[in-house]
Amino acid sequence: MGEQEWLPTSSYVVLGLLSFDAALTGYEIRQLALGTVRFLWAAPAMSQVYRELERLEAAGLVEAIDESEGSERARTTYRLTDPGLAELRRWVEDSPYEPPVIRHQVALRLFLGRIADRDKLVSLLEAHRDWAAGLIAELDEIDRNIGDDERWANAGLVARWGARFYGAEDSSTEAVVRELDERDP
Amino acid sequence: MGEQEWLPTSSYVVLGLLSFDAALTGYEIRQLALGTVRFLWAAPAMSQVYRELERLEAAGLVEAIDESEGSERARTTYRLTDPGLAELRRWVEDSPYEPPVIRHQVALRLFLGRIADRDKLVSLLEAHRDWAAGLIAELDEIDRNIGDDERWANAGLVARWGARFYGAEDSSTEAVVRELDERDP
DNA sequence: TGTAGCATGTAAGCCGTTACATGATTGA
DNA sequence: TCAATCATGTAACGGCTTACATGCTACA
Repeated sequence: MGEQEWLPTSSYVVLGLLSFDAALTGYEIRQLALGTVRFLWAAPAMSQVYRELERLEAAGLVEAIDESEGSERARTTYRLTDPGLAELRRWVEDSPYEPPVIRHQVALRLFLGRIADRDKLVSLLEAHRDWAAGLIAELDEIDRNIGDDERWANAGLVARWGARFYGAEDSSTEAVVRELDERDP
Repeated sequence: MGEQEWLPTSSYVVLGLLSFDAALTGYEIRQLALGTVRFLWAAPAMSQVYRELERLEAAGLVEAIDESEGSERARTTYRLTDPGLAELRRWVEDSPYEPPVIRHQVALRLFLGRIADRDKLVSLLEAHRDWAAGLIAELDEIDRNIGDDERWANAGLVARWGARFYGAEDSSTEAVVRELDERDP
């Protein structure tokens, strides 16, 4: 058993977004990422998307189609090739489990908060709750918009997962505020 | 109002860990990070810790003390200076709110899972539940070990926050498995 | 005697970001 | 006509990781 080689995850993000549509420009991939993958991974920067597309094309995993008809503006769409789809499936099915990575600035500041003013911590936590509430609203709307579209069934699954995830974030934050209140009212 | 300048967050991780003890070596800082900050941020690599310490020392935020007595093995401890403590407090209290960043490989694979074998997805989700259960056990033990130590009071707060956070992760994952089962039993 | 842990670094490299730069198209 | 959006890139840099390298110390 030789060692399996895997591309960086960002490559699979791009590959994966292309699996939802026949052909997309780099710009459209980015837009799609902002509406979906953003909630569970990072939406790659524009320049990153173009770099991934270059790499994927060189590897034969995507195919570029020049759609700049005549002398109009440049427009290139990309579509998954058969090897590209196979590689995507291989990653989804067989890549080794990686636990989620979180960078939780609020929790970190709270952890170090012994040296800080209590009220400042509380308003930080409140800002965080507002943010979580906003995200949950977005996710609920996404879930509603998906409806019964088969192609996006798993996106609905993930949207509901996300709503639960950020809902827990909200109630945990509230619980922390309560604990702080009890400690020094 | 000029623009505030902030160090990268990893600097505050190191600074913050030093706020818990009088003086620590780079190695000890890393050990402490693995036992605490790991759950809410990344534990920086050893080499990263040393680089931060260099930078912080150059900025006068920490002070190095050579403890290699005689010709023994090299050992340098670091302690927070007064400006270092002030800068840490400034960050905890006044740095702009940053939402948490998650890189959730499992959710991403699920999102793209339309093209994948259902059973492979389910065993991925089960691996994830095992991982979450393990983390929760660790956090509970940390919380018990802290007890009433004033200095670690906020660490307890964060340990309980983490247990709730990863508990939600566990039940959300379970809910997704149930949804998958209902979809195609 | 040997191995695990303590302790400190250097080098190389990828990933991903921000900033910069350019220009077409569409609609108000 | 002007602004927002579409569309594509380049350059530079910072951050962080892995791999490499070294050697002491304590303990079994």
